[in-house]
Amino acid sequence: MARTDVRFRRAYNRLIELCGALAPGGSLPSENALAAEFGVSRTVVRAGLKRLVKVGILSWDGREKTVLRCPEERDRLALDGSASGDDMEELEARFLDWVLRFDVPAGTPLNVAQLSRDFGVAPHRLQEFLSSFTPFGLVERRPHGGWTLLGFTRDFAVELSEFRSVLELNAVRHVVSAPVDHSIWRQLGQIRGEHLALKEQIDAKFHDFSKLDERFHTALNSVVRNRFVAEFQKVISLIFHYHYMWDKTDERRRNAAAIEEHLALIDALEKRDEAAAEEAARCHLRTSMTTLLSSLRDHQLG
Amino acid sequence: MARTDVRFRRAYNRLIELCGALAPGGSLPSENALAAEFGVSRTVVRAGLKRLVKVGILSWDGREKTVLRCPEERDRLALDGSASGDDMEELEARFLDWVLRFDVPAGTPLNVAQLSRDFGVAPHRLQEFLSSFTPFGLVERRPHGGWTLLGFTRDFAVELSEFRSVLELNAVRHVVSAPVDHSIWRQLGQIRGEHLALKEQIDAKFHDFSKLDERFHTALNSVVRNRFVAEFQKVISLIFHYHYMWDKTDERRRNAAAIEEHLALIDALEKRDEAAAEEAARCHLRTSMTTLLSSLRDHQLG
DNA sequence: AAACGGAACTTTATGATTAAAAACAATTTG
DNA sequence: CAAATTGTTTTTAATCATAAAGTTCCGTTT
Repeated sequence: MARTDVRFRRAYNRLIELCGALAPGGSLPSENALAAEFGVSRTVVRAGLKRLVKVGILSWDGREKTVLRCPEERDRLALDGSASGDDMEELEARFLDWVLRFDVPAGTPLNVAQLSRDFGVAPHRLQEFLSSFTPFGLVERRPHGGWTLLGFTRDFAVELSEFRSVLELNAVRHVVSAPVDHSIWRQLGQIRGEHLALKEQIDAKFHDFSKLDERFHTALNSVVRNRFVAEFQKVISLIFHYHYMWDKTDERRRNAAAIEEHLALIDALEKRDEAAAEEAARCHLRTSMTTLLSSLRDHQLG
Repeated sequence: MARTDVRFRRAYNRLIELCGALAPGGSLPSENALAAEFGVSRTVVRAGLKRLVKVGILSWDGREKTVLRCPEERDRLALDGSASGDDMEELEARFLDWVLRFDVPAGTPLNVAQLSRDFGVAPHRLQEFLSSFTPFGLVERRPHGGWTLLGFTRDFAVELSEFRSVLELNAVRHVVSAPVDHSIWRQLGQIRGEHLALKEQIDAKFHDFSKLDERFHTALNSVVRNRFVAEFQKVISLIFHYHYMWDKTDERRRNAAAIEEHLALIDALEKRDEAAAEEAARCHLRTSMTTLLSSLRDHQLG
């Protein structure tokens, strides 16, 4: 019925901390200073101070703000766990989890009211969230209201992989022609080292590959300084990341193979051999797509 | 305080028309048939029928729907002219117009309430609209609510052009290896003809080039069947299209040059000469970017 | 089997409500 | 007395509730 007071609560808790840091008898800085430090308006700060007075932590008269006692843990205001973080990200994670696991078949009509109940989010929040996904083709607005989940279909996976290939091959070409003092070379050196280390202990640590993979591809793409590339890179790594998390079949072998492919690509890049690098990249991307597709098939059959 | 009844009004007016077309005594088709024809749900049809009965145009009992009298013009319901079309597209156009003309400097904080007043749209609609633009990097959500217009800066133009090049060169490679019976070859033949025709009358009709240009690039990109490519293609052509509309400096010469570049590219494609096609495409894309940048500079200076 | 009647549920635009920001005025302090 | 700080009022905007419009589903009728 009105906006939430999380800002107030956060600010108040920071005030509590500040009072705790000061010995009783200490003085708080000016309202303006506090407001600036917390990144809120003076109104919020004043509301917080008022409350501190009310619970007897502070004596406040004009610009005299004296700490009376040390605040205790129970003086803090609870930020209800649900609204704790910026819950948009958590929502995104849960939604993707729901969609990408294929628990929902493609073409399912989504109903905002239902979902908003399931996810515990206000309907309009979900609406906005869905429309932010529209450009990636995961959902679609229906002519007469409502949404359809287009879903993570085979076609989607293929097209995503193809698009990824286009971007990544472009990145590879950029890397090959990067100057010797570009930071990418240092990064690649380090990443190569980590690949070799992981390869040594592949049986024990093959789970660590997913993160390394993401770092490797992010590094490559970072050479192409382009906001559109970066934007898509985010989506792509999100989706591939999710699949790595579930598809455990044959994981050790797959990761071992991918390490070799990465190393081959790094070698070719460091030799500035464009043809070889492109070939290595193509090879790796092909493998990646195959893996993605097979995990998709397994999941759909299961 | 509820959704508007424009749907009902439209449907009702169509019912009126239908009654007018029938002589008094005639019968209307079934509710389902009407609903299907109007593209609305049966509920709306029934509400409309109910009203027809109320004003004495129709007698309605079960499936007997008999026209009693000819409806007159004043029986029609008025649709406020403003909400006539699906205004989402118009909103998009107006927003882009506002942004791309640089009437607003980059980094301007956008406030939804203000904009929704300016554009005459409900706030939540605008919110949704803005979030649909987020992936294209024109606007950005600020951490504590609100939006920032990142704006159509020089960097944006450069990165957009680069991204366009990546996609378009990829498309060119696809076209070169398209089978002879692919529809692209017929399209290219036709487009070549139109280029030649336009070239003949360049002095009189150089304005027509913009549309032809868009068709040409759309045709090329359509060979790459990929939803992500298609999505970006839409944005790209939107933005380039807008700039074509304003930047009238030297338009005739620019368009004449672009026609030559297009023809060169088409020739190379039809010869299946990948190297030549790529070179021609690169050349054209370079020109395109230069044009975009110079129009941007002119605009910012002026 | 096709069409109707009605109820249950969704979507969606607006309003109410309140948090937060901003603007303004008064006061203190160095 | 100028700058900074505080006190007060006004404005803005985020959120939920609400109510109307519209859709869908299911049983009934023809």
